[in-house]
Amino acid sequence: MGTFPFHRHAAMPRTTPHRATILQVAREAGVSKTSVSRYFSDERARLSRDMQSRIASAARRLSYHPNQMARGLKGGRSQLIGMLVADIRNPFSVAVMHGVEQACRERGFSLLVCNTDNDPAQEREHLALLASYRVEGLVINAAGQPSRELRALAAQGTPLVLLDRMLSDFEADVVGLDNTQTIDMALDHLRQQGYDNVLYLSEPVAQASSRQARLKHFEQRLADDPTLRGEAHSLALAEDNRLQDVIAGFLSQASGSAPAILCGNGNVTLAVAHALQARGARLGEIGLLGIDELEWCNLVGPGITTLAQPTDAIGRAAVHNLLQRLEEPQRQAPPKRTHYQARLILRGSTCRPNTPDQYDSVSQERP
Amino acid sequence: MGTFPFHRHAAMPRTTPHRATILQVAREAGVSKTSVSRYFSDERARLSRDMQSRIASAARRLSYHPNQMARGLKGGRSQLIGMLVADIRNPFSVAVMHGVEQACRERGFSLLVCNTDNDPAQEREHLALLASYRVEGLVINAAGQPSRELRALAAQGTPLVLLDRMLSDFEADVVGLDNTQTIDMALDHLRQQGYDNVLYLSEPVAQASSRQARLKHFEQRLADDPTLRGEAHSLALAEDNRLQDVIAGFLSQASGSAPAILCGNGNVTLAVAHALQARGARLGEIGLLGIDELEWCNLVGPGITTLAQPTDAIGRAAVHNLLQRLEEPQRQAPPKRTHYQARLILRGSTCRPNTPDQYDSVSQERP
DNA sequence: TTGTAAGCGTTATCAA
DNA sequence: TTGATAACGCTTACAA
Repeated sequence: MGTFPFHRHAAMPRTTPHRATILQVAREAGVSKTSVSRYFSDERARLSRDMQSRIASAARRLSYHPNQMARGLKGGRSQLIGMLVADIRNPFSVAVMHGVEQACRERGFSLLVCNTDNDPAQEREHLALLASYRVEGLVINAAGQPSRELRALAAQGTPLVLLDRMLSDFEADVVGLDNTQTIDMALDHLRQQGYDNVLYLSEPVAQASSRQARLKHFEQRLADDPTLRGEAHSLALAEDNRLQDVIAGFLSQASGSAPAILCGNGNVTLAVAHALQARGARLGEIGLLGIDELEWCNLVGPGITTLAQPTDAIGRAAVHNLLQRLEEPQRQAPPKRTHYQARLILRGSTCRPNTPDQYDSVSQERP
Repeated sequence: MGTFPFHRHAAMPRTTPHRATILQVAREAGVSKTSVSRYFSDERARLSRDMQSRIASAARRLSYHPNQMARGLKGGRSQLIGMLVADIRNPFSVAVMHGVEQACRERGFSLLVCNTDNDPAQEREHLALLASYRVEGLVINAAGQPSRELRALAAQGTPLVLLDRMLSDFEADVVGLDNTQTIDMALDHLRQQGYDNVLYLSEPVAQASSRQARLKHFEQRLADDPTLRGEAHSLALAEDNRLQDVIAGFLSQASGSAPAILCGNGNVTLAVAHALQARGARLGEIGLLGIDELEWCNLVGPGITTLAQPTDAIGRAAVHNLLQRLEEPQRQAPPKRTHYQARLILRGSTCRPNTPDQYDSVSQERP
């Protein structure tokens, strides 16, 4: 695929589905195109009763739907928001997407979703595509460096909102978690539960600013607090053995302490849960706290304590910011950071066995 | 929202992002619109070397992207496939969607995804929307009766593929699981493991043909095989107590037998896992087998045995069927049923404790 | 209140 | 191998 991947697919001869046009409706109703157009716009009120009903029934008879392509072409408004998702099979991404979609619909926009599977090439391809559909704004949850395509879009004035991660050397609104505070909540909770030796595990930090922020603040806390032991690792989850090794290494040095593992996101939590199960470890004895809530967290052992992100709010905020920029005459407002608080969901994995059973895994949970 | 929900959103005065048009590129390159158009179509080869490079660099300088809206308007080809998803937070739906999206991209189409949250009103609204974008085909995984909108789309000749469920009184291609065979696999496996008393649990059967088919075949098997005890229930999972009651009722009558629960889909598996945990039941002692594989299935107790659907293949097949119809001159080919086999993933939840431990929960698993 | 006509960015049909 | 021009279905001045 070349730089401009815009070849159409090899021509397919085919009969186009027959769809009524505004002209046909106009004829059927015995009125002008303009009136029909008005009927389907926000000027409907300016039509006479009679006209309205004639158009309505004609349109219904022909099951007419205004062609958004033509509308978008004429008015420059596609009514489309694009969303780039790094991994559509990640429950967190889907949950945010749900919020994005709802907000879009409420505001009269539709959502064009593209999944990049964390592949920069796909990301570029999709961005070109979204540009070609003239999306009016873009919600981006993507991997890697900002591509040429993304910069071009931004330069053209397409409003952009980044989810969860900033991009280096790239100005745009960002919506996500308050990473510093989240790490604080996590460590405060673990301390309070009696854990004094914490392993922080993250997916590769690379270009993902939120992962960087979490990792950095974790290390900061470690440095600031002499009574807290711990270490941090960032690793690719695909290398299964690596994770086992890291955990084994951590635990082997943990004698005499109360060890806990803090997972940087839902993927890590899943992988760590597998790893701990493979070791036959008992949750609680080894503390486990995951960032991101997952539907199965209270099914595993005594339940896994999590810090839930307000995914719906994040998605909605992204759209909100987008539309705000869209409405602004001057687009030059400085990039806006919207940060949300995580919510602690207490379960058994952060209850030390010898501690009085302060947190019952079921009753304390507020879903 | 009226019958024709096509009002545009209240006008927002705004500066449109500046995007280059074909005319600007033509001028910049000192050639005609037509040549530029050809460059970006499959006629590129017919342009001279010189012309090609001039257009390429002009386009790059202006970061030009052909306007799909205009293309779609002119040629009637939107290059868009629509997908209606009943519940986007359902991992099964997302997995299928992933396959759909990949197949679309490979064939040069983009995917417009609409989530209905199982709401018929939203379904109708989204269908109208998809129609207005002139999607060339529709992949539908939706609840309820075929709506007027859906019938209209079908009548206009838009190719449709139904996922997982047929719609009563509505002809269309269907892609999904071989429900009969899946139930057979499930029961054969449970029998073989020594379970002789099976509770089948399904979400409400209502309009979902696949749920009906599974339930019906389960009852058939029960009727055919006098050595097999069991019962079937279809219930809404939201009513949490109902599920507990059904399970309690089943187990209270199960003394002297080896009871197992068969879950009709992933949602049911999740709910049942919760319910069994709340009862303090031990998996395996009570057998548990779920249709649909979920990422957390081997984390719960001894692991939950599942029958995995080939989600990717299902998604791809849906697109394949769609495009096939699109290419056919005569669209009247009879509806096509594409059925896939489930794959059994053995884990501890279908290992009876007193049985020799034939299936080790980890090593038998092929992910 | 209604209608006429121009034009949005592209491709298709011709002609050169 | 190239280019001029007429659509595509719609909205939007501007007229009536």
